[in-house]
Amino acid sequence: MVSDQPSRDGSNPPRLLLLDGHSLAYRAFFALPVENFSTTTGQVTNAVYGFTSMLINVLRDEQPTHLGVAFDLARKSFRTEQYAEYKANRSESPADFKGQVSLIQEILDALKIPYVTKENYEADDILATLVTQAEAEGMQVLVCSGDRDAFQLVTENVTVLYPRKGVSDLARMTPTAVTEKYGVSPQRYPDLAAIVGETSDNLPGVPGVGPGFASKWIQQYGDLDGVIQHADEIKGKKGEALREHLAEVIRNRQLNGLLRDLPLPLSVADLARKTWDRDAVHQVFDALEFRVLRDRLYATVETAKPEAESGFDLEMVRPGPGELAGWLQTYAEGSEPIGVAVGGSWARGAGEVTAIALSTVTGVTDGTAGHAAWIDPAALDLEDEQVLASWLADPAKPKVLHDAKGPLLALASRGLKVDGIASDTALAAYLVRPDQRTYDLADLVLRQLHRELRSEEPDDGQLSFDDTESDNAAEALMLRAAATVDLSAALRGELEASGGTALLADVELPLVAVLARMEQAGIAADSEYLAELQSQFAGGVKEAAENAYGVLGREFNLGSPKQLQGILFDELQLPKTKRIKTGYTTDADALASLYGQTQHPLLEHLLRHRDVARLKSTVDGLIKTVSDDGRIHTTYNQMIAATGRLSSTDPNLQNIPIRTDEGRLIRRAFVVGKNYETLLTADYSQIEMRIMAHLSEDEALIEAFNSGFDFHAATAATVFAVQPESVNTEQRAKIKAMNYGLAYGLSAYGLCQQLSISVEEARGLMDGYFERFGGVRDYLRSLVLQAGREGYTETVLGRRRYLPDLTSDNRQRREMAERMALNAPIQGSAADIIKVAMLGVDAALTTSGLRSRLLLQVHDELVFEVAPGERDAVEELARREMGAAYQLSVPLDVSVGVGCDWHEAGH
DNA sequence: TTGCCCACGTA
DNA sequence: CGTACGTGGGCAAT
Repeated sequence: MVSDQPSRDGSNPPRLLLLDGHSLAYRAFFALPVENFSTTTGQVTNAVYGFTSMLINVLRDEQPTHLGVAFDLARKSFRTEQYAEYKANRSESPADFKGQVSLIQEILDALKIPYVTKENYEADDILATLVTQAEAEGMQVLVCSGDRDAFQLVTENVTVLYPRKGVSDLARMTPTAVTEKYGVSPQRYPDLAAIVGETSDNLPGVPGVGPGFASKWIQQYGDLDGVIQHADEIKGKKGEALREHLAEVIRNRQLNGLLRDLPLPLSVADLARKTWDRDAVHQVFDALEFRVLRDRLYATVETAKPEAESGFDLEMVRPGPGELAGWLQTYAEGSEPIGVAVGGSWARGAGEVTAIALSTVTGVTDGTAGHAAWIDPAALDLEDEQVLASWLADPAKPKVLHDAKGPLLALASRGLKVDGIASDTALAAYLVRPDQRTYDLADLVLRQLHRELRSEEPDDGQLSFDDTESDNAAEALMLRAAATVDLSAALRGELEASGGTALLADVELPLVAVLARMEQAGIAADSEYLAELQSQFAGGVKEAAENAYGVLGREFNLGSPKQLQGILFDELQLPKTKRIKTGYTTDADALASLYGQTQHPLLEHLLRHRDVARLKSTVDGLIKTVSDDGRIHTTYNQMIAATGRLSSTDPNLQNIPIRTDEGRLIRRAFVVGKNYETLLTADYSQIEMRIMAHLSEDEALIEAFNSGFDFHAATAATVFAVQPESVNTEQRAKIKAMNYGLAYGLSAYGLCQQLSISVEEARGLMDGYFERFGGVRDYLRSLVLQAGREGYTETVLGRRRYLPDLTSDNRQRREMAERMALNAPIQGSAADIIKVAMLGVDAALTTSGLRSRLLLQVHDELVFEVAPGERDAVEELARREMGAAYQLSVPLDVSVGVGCDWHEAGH
């Protein structure tokens, strides 16, 4: 029973740690914001998180040999029977808190930590009983509780850990600490509490008497009995109050004394620490999505050796010269996919490879061992290199990689091409759960396979490398290969169940290679021009700053919203703007509105400074990312946006300014490269509204697209019941805002804000719109309803987004989820369509033997670099492939522009 | 050094 | 009190 407890000797007495589960969970619940702690299924976990975090910290710091948790069973106890008002002031615990206690108990079960409850008694009484037993047995005891009543348990051998604030700051209440803080010994603490009262327990004390006087009296007369006997001697108002409230004081003392002799179903010996159930720990931490916490748990309190079963059963080899072909023949010739892991680095469209590991599937199906090989591509002889290259490039040899784009770039640096990628486990995981933050392999393996991906010291000498370090690295890489192929098998079913199999095979997977080539290509930058822009904007920043300082009469940090708030709202007493967490907003809208109200000259300079500083920072960023080849190679992330869009980083080329003339100048820095003739941009016009027309089947909207008129004017004409030619600019602007807002779940309030009109007018506008486009209203309504029913939304290609918050009790969260449900199918379908178009365009460029290439994607726009003489062919091809990417009930209009830089090529 | 908040650019 | 992103500066905690 106690065999697992750490060894100890006489000088090191056993240490018992006891926790008050309810009080700690409750503290955590209020210390951690609910909105930051909930799972994708909508379960709130802040109290569970806080409790577990405290538990881990205490385990780490105190290394107890024995461990237990006590919980209250219900609100009623023998104390409520004695005094009905006891704790009666406590409001019903919040809905989000309920249920978290049982989750904590699940964690405790997994960790094999016993917990105790007892009908009619409080957790404190259980703790007091266990403390009494443990002390009698000569143990050192720690009690972690958020309830001050526990202080009465403190002795030389018993310390209370009391959370001061948050979940990481615990006060160590020793006899000295209690005496210092309250002026009485721990045994006398309940006497003091009885006089002072305890608001949280609804036990009023003597009015006007605080801990200071109470402790003075107790010191003077020894204890509470002494105080009561000498109550007559105490002078003044406070003495009078004491005499008047003696009955309450006596009652308080009866209630706050903890019981130390409850019969309990277990004894201290049963609290000896046990080895936890690793599988159960993984399961419960996975379900709660506690990734970091799990790492902390293992990092800080892992004592038992990892179990052999937790790893991978893998026979690992490093084929010598001439042996690679044989290994491949034996293990990698069939139709079973091989896991491929690549060691090396990659970024900005390039990379290098230091190692390649291949692995068969391990015992997922039949419990047999897997086989893995490790290859140093730089050390291969010519023949092995050939063997490897042709195996990698063979479309008939199925491979599985995890996040293949980087590895593809790395392998390309050695001239290695990869074909036959049957799956990418990161992409598969993304399609299954598109709103995860990361798709780390180790994390997915833990979640899906309940195995740990980490390299252990080789203990059986299967490998004989020169040094341990490279041994470990090689082994780790082979484990990754094995884990990848095992994981893909595990994800296959989930993907199929969520309808993503075709989306992966037909869209996301083939897109990886296209994106890799786009990153490789990059886009040429005019560095000299960028430098000119930089100094031009720098001058603008300086000027605006000096003007601002001139108005104010001193310098300050224009980039600090905090300082700006002080100046605008305190110093200059300008009208308050919209509230934000840290005070009042100073964003551009607010500054412009303030300027409209006050004409204060400082505001002009602030706005100008913001504008030009932003432009400068964009240019600064671009200059930093120009590669040696004079081109900017962005990185596309295929697994970030929950809607299915791509994102672009380092640098982000999807947010280069276009709205203002000055901003548009930056686009002139993106130029056609050497040996190419021109840039060509092709973009979908109003693709989201076309998708809306298609999905809603609203005839009026479909007609607006088929009318041949400008779309916004055509819809405005319908709403205002005029001829399209006679729609005025104001009408068009209003309907344009409406059209754009629709797919975002726009409210009347939002519309009025944007158009600077009254809420009533905005409401009227929306009503008028939906009257004419009833199909749109019905469609949007049905979207939310269906998403609520099914739990997810779906795009035209079946890409799902799960929205558990649609059923949240929290209005703000629920309404947010509703807007996401409106937007996800629209934005996501547009993403689907342009991805298909990219594949079509890429294939067409290849098959027609053109040298022109795809460089950039900006959500509804593609940027090409056109080789000499191919301009017309590329335009024709882009129009054709983009237009045919998906059959909507309205045409997919594509507009094309050509020019030597991105600005000119725009239209 | 890290992580959060604000502000702001795009579709 | 309109969706989806990425970046950079300030600032407080570390």
